[in-house]
Amino acid sequence: MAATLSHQYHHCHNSISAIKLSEKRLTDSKPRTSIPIPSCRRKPKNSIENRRDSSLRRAIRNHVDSGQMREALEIFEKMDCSETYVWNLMIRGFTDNGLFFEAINFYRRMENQGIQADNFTYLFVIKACGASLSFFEGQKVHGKLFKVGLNSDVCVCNSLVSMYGKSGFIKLAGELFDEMPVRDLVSWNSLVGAYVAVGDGRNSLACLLDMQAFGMTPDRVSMISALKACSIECFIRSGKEVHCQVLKCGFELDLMVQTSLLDMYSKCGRVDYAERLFREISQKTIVVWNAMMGGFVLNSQPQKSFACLKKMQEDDNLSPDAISIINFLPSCAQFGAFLDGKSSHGYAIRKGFLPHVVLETSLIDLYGAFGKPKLAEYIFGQMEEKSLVTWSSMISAYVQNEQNEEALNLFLELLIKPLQPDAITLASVLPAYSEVATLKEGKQIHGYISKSEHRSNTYILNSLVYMYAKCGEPETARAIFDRILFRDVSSWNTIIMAYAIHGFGRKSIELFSMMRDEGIRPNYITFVSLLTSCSTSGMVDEAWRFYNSMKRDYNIVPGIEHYGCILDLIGRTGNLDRAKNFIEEMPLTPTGRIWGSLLTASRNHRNIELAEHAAEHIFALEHDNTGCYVLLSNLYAEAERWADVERIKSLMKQRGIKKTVGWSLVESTTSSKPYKFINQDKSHVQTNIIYDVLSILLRKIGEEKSVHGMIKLKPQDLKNNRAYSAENHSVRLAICFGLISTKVGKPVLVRKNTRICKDCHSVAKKISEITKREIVVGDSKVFHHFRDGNCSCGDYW
DNA sequence: ATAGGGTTAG
Repeated sequence: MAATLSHQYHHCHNSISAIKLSEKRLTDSKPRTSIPIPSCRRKPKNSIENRRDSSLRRAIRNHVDSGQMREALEIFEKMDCSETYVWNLMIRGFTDNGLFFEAINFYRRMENQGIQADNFTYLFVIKACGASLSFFEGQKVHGKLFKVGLNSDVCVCNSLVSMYGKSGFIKLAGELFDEMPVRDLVSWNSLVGAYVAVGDGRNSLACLLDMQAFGMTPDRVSMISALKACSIECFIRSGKEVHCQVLKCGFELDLMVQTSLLDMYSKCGRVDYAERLFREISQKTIVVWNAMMGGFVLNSQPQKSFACLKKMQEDDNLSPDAISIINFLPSCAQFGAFLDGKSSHGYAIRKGFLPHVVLETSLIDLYGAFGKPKLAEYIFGQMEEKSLVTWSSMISAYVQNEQNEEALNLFLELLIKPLQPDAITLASVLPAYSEVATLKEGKQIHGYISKSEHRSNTYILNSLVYMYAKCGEPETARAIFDRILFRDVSSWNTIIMAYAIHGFGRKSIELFSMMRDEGIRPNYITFVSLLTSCSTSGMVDEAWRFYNSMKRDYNIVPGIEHYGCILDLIGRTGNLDRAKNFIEEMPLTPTGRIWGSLLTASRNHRNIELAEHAAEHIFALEHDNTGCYVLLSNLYAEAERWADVERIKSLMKQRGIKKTVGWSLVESTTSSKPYKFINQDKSHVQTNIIYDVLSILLRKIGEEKSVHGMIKLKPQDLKNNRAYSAENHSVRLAICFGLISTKVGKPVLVRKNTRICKDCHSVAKKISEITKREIVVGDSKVFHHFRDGNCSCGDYW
């Protein structure tokens, strides 16, 4: 706002030329095909040469106007021309046809050859600079203008304002505008557009008001920019005001204005208004169809988007272009129509739309959403040109498909590229850090964010809070939470959840009351976090209290997640009948997660029959639920029902289900990357020492088994024992390595991708006792803080 | 003879 109001607006009364110009532009049809008049007789050229040149000029112009730049260039090179007009023609041609760098190069060549540039030359080249975001080149041209005395030309200045806006230098655009000796309507529109270009809809609209205060009447271009400003800010009220102005000025039949109105309404969430406008547009171009399709996608109406794609071909005989496909693809994901997505990809290939950065990026999104990270990766790998959005999309595709390490590696690769991660990139990668990073790596990304411009972005800080909790430092999570400038409801939900996963239930409840004291209204997620906390901390009474309160006091209907937490708690008490009844009486259809809760409870209370019942339900819903197979098979193993164990095993084999490889991560002293141990891991360079430490500790604890004993077992015993023996489980190896590679007094931090087993849990407790070290193990559900022989989870997890 | 600002895209 301040930037606009600071403008000095001198000479604004001088608007006669502006009115003329805007009137002229209202009938906006350029006589592009008019025959060029031969240039006035100049130098000693004979008439034959003159005639020849003029026909060549005409040929160039025809090629330029029909987009055949190669042909135009061919003629140009043959005629060896020193006429400014022809050079201008070429530069304009390149710019109009999207060949911005060629345009800039041509201008350079012109300079080198000493050919006089004029105001037209500068206009075209500045336009090319703006479109290609070549800020430095644009600034050089700007400097040159002073030398040649064109720095006050109103057209040139207008295009400079626009160029600075497009390159993101809004301050320069504003300053230039302020300093212009003469301003017309286009100058104002350029500034309005510049604000839109940097995503500042507020100032764009403020500028629109200012221009009217200075006696300028907005024209159709002003309206189009203003509507875009409204969509950026989701200002539907302003949008409607502009709509009224459109009607008052009689622009309602202007196709571009109509399209902009349609787009504004759908971006502001009123796709119904957009649809009504759409129906009234008589001349539906591909842009109109695309905008409508985009509106349906944005407002999650994939069916209608599908219908659009069909109808644009049937009704108007238009064939979808690259933008149509870009708009259409998300609706395939929304609709779960993988085949349609894939065939759109095929269509794009057949139509020759590829390579195309935006389209390819959309395809990465598509395949990411459909659980095909390999396909996304393929597209990413073969792309010639990648934008920051491309990288963010690929990172996000990995994260969505639980390929967190790939996401981290790709992010690190991005950091050494000239592209700077933006808020979206960071928001995409942070969940990957939460899942698989160690504290050291977490601190690195935190440091990076602190130094970036995103250091006070609430959304990102919320992710950081969660990340610290998941990396094992709830205190740091809290410290960051405390320093968030603008805490939203997610900030509170996150810190409550942070304490929940560490089993600090009291803390969660404390934060919940602080949240209420600050007048933040809890939402659905808040109660998921709270109930999770009650469940991990075993606070049964509190859980019921919150459960009742959410309906009564906040009018929030409990969802499946809430029922899951309550069920966990019932299961924990061991009242399995009650748990079973609870599921039956639930008003919602039980999900795999619900049956999983019953399965865990049955396992912990050794009720094989009920476990089988739960597992049956899980398999009916998710035949590929690996955890369910493993849990069931472990249950049988504990009961020494080896035949059943074998049955489950062959079932898994038959259905092509592979056991998730369990791993434990621990920071490494020798490398910046953490070390990932798997069960029976022997790959670490310090393997011998690690196993020696483990052996000594186990002997002290009294688990009198040799850790190298596995080798001595008979093959048959090995077969039965190996998978179920906890002796060399990854978590133990990680703890031992942690003990010898971290400073005494510091806790040993280990992260696991699966639940910790009972044996390892009790071993960890004892290790914490005899080594007098705090050991923190974050498994796939909760964190275990082992200290002095006890665990924070209270031996239930 | 050529102008400047403006519609759909991740």
